[in-house]
Amino acid sequence: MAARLLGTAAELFWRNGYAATTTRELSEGLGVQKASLYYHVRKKEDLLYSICVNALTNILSRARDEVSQVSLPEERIRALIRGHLTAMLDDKDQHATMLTELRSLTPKRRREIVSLRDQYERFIEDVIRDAQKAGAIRADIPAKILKLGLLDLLNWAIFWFDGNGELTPKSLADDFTSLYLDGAKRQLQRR
Amino acid sequence: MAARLLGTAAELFWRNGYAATTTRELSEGLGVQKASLYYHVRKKEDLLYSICVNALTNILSRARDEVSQVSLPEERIRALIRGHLTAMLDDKDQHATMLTELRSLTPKRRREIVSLRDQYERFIEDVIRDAQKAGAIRADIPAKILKLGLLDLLNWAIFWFDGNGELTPKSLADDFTSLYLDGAKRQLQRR
DNA sequence: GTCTATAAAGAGATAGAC
DNA sequence: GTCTATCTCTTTATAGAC
Repeated sequence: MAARLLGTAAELFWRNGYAATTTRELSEGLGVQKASLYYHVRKKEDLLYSICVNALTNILSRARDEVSQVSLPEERIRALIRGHLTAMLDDKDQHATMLTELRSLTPKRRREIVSLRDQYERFIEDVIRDAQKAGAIRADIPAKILKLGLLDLLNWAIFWFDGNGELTPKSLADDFTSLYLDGAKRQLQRR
Repeated sequence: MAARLLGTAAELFWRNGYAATTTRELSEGLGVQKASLYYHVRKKEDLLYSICVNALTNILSRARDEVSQVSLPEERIRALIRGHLTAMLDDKDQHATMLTELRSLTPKRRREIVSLRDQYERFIEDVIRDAQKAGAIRADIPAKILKLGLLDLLNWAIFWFDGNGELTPKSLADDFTSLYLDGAKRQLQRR
């Protein structure tokens, strides 16, 4: 399916919501007639499904790739945050749509996407658990909560991050890495 | 407007999305006829608007209330996290709807709600900035980023927190407070 | 305050020509 | 691969009785 079609769909789905986006708006955005869409796609929902698959396979491979290049447990978490944030913010529309519109998929497809998402979350939790075992990450909070807290911190940024501002995905990754690992409290000697 | 009407609307809006929720489903959920809704409300969007006002005034007063009861800067941040999470998770449907469906409001009303939200965010940023000035919170990351990071951490929990699980809003608040203030890294001596 | 009935508009999707 | 034309269904909202 044409990348432009998915890109335009994601843009509209993210701006106006999947259900509120009409095939008319979509075709206008693409500069074609409504009916032409149905040569590429059988149903409007196919677009949402493809966007979700795209976003998740993309972020998973990007995170895996970054993490695999370093071996120290703490460095692997830094790489994970960098990979997640840059993948997500470089393609905001598709990731935001995936993150917020899952409920609009048919049950079968929703289960499929949730299972992809679970796979990604297991990967993150494993990286954190390994770091706990190595003594680099605190063990008094369960790995599951540490993973959820990390994803909370990173994912919600999609709601306010403005690609045109001064803040870049990389500088945000630096700040959030430091915040996540060291905390917000003032420390006498920062490691 | 009847609280039951808003509660049912929020439940459906959060489960299926505002645009995807029909007045038919809403009336079925309430056990009345579709037309009866329009005695209480002029447009479907009125429901969304009321839900957003409710949620924001509620969380702002709850957070203000908690924070005002303590004076140590660090304690005020702990109170803020507790107040935010308990207010949000005790009324998940309305808060989740407010957090995710702003774009479905008319421009005028959206601006109004965003301004309410800005008011709340300024309050949080002030609490953090005061703590920075008092030397309790690190100053090498701008208060604005510390605020955004905190809201990211707390708000996204609405997507996965399950009120029927073993985790309570209070225990989650404890874990997230510790994570936010002290960080995920293992520390030799925890303060 | 709720009902039955219906208006009026907009939605997703298809048929068939080019 | 895109077009014009159209079908069919669902949507929000209103009129007016009780």
